[in-house]
Amino acid sequence: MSSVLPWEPEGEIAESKKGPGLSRDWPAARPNRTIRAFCSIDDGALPAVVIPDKEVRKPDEANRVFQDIVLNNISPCRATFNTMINGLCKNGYTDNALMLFRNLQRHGFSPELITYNILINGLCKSGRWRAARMILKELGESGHVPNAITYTTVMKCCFRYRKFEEGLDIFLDMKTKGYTFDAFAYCTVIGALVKTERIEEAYQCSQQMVGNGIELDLVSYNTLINLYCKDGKLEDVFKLLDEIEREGLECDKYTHTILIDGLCRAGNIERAQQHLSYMNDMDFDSKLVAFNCLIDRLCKCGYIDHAMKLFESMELKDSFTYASLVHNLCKARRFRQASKLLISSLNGRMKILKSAQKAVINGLRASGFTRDAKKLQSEIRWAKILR
DNA sequence: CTAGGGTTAG
Repeated sequence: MSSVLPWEPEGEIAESKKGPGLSRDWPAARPNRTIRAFCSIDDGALPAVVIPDKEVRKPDEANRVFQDIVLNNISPCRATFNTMINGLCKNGYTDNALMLFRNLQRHGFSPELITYNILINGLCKSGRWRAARMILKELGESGHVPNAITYTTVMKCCFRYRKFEEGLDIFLDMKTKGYTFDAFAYCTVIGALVKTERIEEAYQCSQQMVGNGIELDLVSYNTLINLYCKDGKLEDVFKLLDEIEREGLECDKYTHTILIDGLCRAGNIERAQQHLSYMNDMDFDSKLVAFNCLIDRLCKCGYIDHAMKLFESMELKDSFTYASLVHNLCKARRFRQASKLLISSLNGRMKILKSAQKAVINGLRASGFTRDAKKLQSEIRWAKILR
């Protein structure tokens, strides 16, 4: 098997990137203009994609503190840089994270493996596949040896961008090179196998995980429960739930959602609904995915009106909610209703799948609603401009 | 709390 990793040692490590004096850690003395320029970046220069959260996510404030550190000529340790880069990534400021990374490099900061891992993960999660690849390549040229975290991160990136075979190759590569597997790596792979409906392989993988004596945490249990659910083995699911209880672990929103989806898929909508109301003491945000599962399943079982009622009762909706309904309304040839929903989702600034847009427009046209089709198209165009 | 894993639409 040929190697799939772009960081494989290929001859010598590139010399071109190592200028004189660049091996020392930054900052040596006083930060120069470039660093100041970055640090004096004002709020207007930051992208307006702050992810709201109940946690204390305040990247602007972090940036101010960081400015203070640099401008007052306090030498921050490397962990501070990594923390900053990580914080920027986690809050949607990937571009700024990359800029900071470059600026620091320019000042002789030689990134650690952890810095690369942070950036690759951040870039990947924000949809910057090419940039992620670039950093990965640089990691390969840096002489650092990637660790299990790097591998898991890159695998996850591959799966995220539907490069399943590439991801699985990395998994095999990890084995060949003798990396120790932990629950992170196994769960990443099992999750991808389940998603691609390779249930047999997913079972093999989970047997390996259990056989290797890895202690299962809640995420591992959730992964396994999801596997059994997708395979329709609900009795095994309940066994696992008992086991979770015996271990003294507590189910979280993932567990409940996976279970609700499983019940739905098994055709037990009533029980799914019961379980959803059992989640009543959780906030709506935690129940959203479960609601979406139920809506989709209701539609697929032919209860579209019931699904619409549920939809109207929801205090929070996302693009999944809309996509499910729009697609299923199209399948039922209720194109005008689908169109109405699509427009309201555009007004709510939802991202709508191209496939859903097409389905509605084509459906309207095919059933003679040419004007409605045109109107919808112009709405979509406007939404794109206004976004 | 310096890095990686688990849920839904097509």
